[in-house]
Amino acid sequence: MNLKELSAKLNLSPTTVSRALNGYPEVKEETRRRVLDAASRYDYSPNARAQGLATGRSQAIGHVIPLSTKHEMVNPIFGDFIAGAGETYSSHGYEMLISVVEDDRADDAYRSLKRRGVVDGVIVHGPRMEDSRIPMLQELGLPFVVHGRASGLAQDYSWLDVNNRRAFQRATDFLLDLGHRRIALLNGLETMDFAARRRAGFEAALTARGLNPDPGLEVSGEMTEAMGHGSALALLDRPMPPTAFVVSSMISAMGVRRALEDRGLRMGQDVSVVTHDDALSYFTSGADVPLFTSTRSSVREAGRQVAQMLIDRIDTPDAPPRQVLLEAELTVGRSTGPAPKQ
Amino acid sequence: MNLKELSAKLNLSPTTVSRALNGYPEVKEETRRRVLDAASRYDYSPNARAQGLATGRSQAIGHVIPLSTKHEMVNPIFGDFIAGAGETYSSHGYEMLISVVEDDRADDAYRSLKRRGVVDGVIVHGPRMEDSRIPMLQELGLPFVVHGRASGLAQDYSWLDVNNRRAFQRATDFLLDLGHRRIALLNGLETMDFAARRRAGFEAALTARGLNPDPGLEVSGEMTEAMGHGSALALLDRPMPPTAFVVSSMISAMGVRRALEDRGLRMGQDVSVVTHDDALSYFTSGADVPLFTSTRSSVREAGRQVAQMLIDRIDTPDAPPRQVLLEAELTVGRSTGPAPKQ
DNA sequence: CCCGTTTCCCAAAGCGTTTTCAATAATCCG
DNA sequence: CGGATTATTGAAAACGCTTTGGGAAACGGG
Repeated sequence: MNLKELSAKLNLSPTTVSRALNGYPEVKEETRRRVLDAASRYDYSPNARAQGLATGRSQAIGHVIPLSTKHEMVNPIFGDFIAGAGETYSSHGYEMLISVVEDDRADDAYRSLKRRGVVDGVIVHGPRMEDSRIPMLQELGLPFVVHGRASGLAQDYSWLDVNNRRAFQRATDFLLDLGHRRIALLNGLETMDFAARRRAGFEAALTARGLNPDPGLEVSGEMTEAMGHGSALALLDRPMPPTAFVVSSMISAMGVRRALEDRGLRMGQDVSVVTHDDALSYFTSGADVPLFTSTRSSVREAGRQVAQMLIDRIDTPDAPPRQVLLEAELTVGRSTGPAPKQ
Repeated sequence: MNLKELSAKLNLSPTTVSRALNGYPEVKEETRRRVLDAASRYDYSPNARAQGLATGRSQAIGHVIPLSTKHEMVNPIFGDFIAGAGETYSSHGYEMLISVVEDDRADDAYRSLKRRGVVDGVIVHGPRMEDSRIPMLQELGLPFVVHGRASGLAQDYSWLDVNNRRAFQRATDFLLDLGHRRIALLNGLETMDFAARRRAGFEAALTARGLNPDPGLEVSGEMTEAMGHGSALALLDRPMPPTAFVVSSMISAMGVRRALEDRGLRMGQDVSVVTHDDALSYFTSGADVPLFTSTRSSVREAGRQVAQMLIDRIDTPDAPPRQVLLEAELTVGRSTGPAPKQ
């Protein structure tokens, strides 16, 4: 069933039917009712491609995801973010389009989406410091919102980020208050902007207490379970091992925990661990005291909000860019305790 | 730059340019070269919507994902599956379209995708037993491939599944060989087809040795960390606690491990654990002996293959449906050992 | 009752491709 | 050399919608 057929059944012109369907005011209420009624009876929906061709819009939003495991997105937080964004999209009549590409082809992917008119806007994931995608998208004229943000860029653009710096500063402060002095940082890849900010927060907390950050206690890498395990083991085997860890992801924290077990150390007593927790729906452990003390921020909620920001941006392109900074909660679990006496 | 403009620059008709671009034989080699050359110089790509309208195809594949956490897809395996499928799509010129919907709206979502011509086919995730989506899609005439399969359906359709039954039978056999006799099963939601098959494999192994499956040792639910933890605690606190666990997901297995710790039991010595491992890229722990003994099967690879099957199906709709059954590997880790002496 | 407004509807022109049908130029074969 | 192919290109229709520019009927005020 297409528009022409439907309008034939109604003895109306396609024009009128289209207008009735799209809520234009110049059609009689009774006619509109008839049209709407027939549309649902004959199970008619406009063909999306034809509609898109006529309106110049695709009602779709793109997410470009680099293929490699290295990237922070093909990882647990992906599913939750997508779920959040998808909620917003579907309630606004947008489709979500995901483009998985070779790592070095991301720029081409954005260009291609724009050129072929496949999407009306994109969400930028995992921004790096001075991320070149931002000026590029601005030049392309493709509406976008960044999940996270990129330091060191002159331009003004829309983003939504967690206050990573403050979160890690608070986490570190918390450990310092418990008497810990040798605190290790297991950070994400520091080409990622969020990781750089986390480190800054970590070091700021130390410096504020007159402590010198020890580069030997700072590790950065992909946030896998193995990375947490390996790095923690190496650190624990040092002559002066850390008494506490600040860890950038739940998954790595599990690796740290395994390392502690390997060394016969009790988490929360011999060694404390604070981790960042993206509040993944399948990981939240119900009502009891959580295993890990963590800085917590819902990726799903971030997805919802970022999507909304982008839709607003597409609707009113001339509005100034918006920035949203979410604060993470610091939730106390069973993985932290006072520093052991020397 | 659109087709008309490009052809004007070349002093050719849009017809010829289109044909040159699409590799039709009736255009002179030299002309084709000129066209291709100009296209890349002026950075031209055909508008996807116009192309779609003209050809009647959208070059996109849909994935309908129910919103709720309950569903097995908004979970860690999602990201990996998507990455695998996305690889295949992008190398075949398809886009991936994800539709996140309220749980009870999934059927509408499929219908709508079809009606509006948004996608050329869909992948069905997380089939339940006698899943009604399968006959529905068949009736709709929307090409599809199921990741997993659905018992109890008469029709012939394409699917790719892991041999869940055999995997769990082998896992259970392995534990029986080690002398375990009280073995617990922590299964996924048994409305899910794969969970039913896993249970069947588990029970078959027991029965083959003349053991009666004890319903008190079989738990089914969402495969979260908390579920693993809670169920394991309850089982361990029974008068005759199990000496081994067969667990349906890595995440739940981590919960089991936490429960063992809570009770002061050593995993691999006091209690054995075998889990199913979807070989998620961020979880694989490098070269050392893995923590968990597991039945292992790569979700990413499944994604790649399912996508390919669907594309083939779209290209040749008249070919008979295909079924692929992948075998899981049984990989020995440090979570299993001989049953303790009574 | 007349004329300017509204109200309601329609024909037709796009949107940017592909594809059918036809035309011209080049080539072939006897 | 002439008719029949074959190679190469183009004009125009089609895909299914939205939107512009009218136009006719109904209305309202003087």
